[in-house]
Amino acid sequence: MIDQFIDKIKEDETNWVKYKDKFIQRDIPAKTILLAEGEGPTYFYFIKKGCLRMCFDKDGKDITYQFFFEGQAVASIDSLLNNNPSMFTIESIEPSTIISISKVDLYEIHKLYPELKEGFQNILFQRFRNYAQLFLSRIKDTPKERYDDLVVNHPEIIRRIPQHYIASYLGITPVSLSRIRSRK
Amino acid sequence: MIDQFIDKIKEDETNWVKYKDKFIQRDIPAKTILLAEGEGPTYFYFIKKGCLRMCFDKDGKDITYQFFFEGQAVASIDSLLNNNPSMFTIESIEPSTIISISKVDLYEIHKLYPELKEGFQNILFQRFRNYAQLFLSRIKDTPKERYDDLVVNHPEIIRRIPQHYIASYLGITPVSLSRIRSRK
DNA sequence: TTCATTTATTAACAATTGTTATCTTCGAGG
DNA sequence: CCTCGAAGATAACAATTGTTAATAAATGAA
Repeated sequence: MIDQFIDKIKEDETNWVKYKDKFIQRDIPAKTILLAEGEGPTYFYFIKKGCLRMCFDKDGKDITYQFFFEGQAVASIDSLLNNNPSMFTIESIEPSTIISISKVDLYEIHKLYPELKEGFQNILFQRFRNYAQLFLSRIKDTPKERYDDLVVNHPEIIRRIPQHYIASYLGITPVSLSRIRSRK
Repeated sequence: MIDQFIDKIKEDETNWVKYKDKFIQRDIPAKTILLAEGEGPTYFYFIKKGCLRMCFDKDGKDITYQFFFEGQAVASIDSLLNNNPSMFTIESIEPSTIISISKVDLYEIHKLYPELKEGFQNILFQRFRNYAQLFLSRIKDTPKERYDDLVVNHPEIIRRIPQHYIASYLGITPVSLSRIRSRK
């Protein structure tokens, strides 16, 4: 997605010269906080390599809301749309390569390329649809069923994400997840 | 929303003559199924009076996914967007007055009035945002907290909806909800 | 009104999860 | 290579929820 984005801009040499520096690529170690709860949001992130998680603090407990992997775009959507401080923290899990672009710059590019904006809104829409799916899963499935679903449909999460993050993502404690796994 | 819709069409006498019969208003008793799981979806529903619920069957158990009241538009969104059979049943809870319009007719009107289509897509977007909110609530709140939230922020649900529907909406059994209430 | 059905409460027991704590293992960094 | 901290497993007990069943209350229809 980000490549398609950049390719589009490269088509016009003038625009490319103007905007290429707006895309900041950097390598970060694991456990690096890109956006802290209560901040910004000022940036969009695209994951070149590695993975991130979105999380928040609930009564002193760290709760993971979502995972992101290579090729995905990450932003605190709700705060972005409403210009609120972010409800979430965005943090790296593995050492990762991240491309960031500021909200302002992204919007400028959207003005130049309305077709990119459309694709972008589509990402938002898909994201919300995904939330609806997850919501449904919370309603109809038990923690065990949700874990089994991850094993089948999202093995990369099982393989790459520390278990205590997965536990809070599933809505249970690490102890409970460990028990579910041993019960097989 | 539906009134605004109809008013718009009334502005043009020709269109009004053509489309007024497409809006079918009818009174239905409680527990009337408008759309059954696995069907359609062919229609959009607008609630003039009364309330509906969206539900589905999970291993023989009836689970309520969402409630709708006067003024709201109701449709099985996901099956609509993908032309799949509906995952949900739509059923009246109170005796209600419903205006329905077929998907085909609605899309025709959207072609005539793009501005109405935009408002319509906004409804979809808001709906998905609402799901994201509910998803978050499932992650961070206990059943008791979710119930207390309903009491404060959606008293109409507490007042008008039978308790066992609320229970499955909260993700618990009627017995458990009864206990939560008595624990106060 | 009366009767039948639905809805809500309560109880008893099983199953699951949360909480706290201990122990082991593994890996990163010195 | 070693040390220290993080991550996962396990245990013991408390709290919550699910399940089943019996009962009471409320609702609707004849």
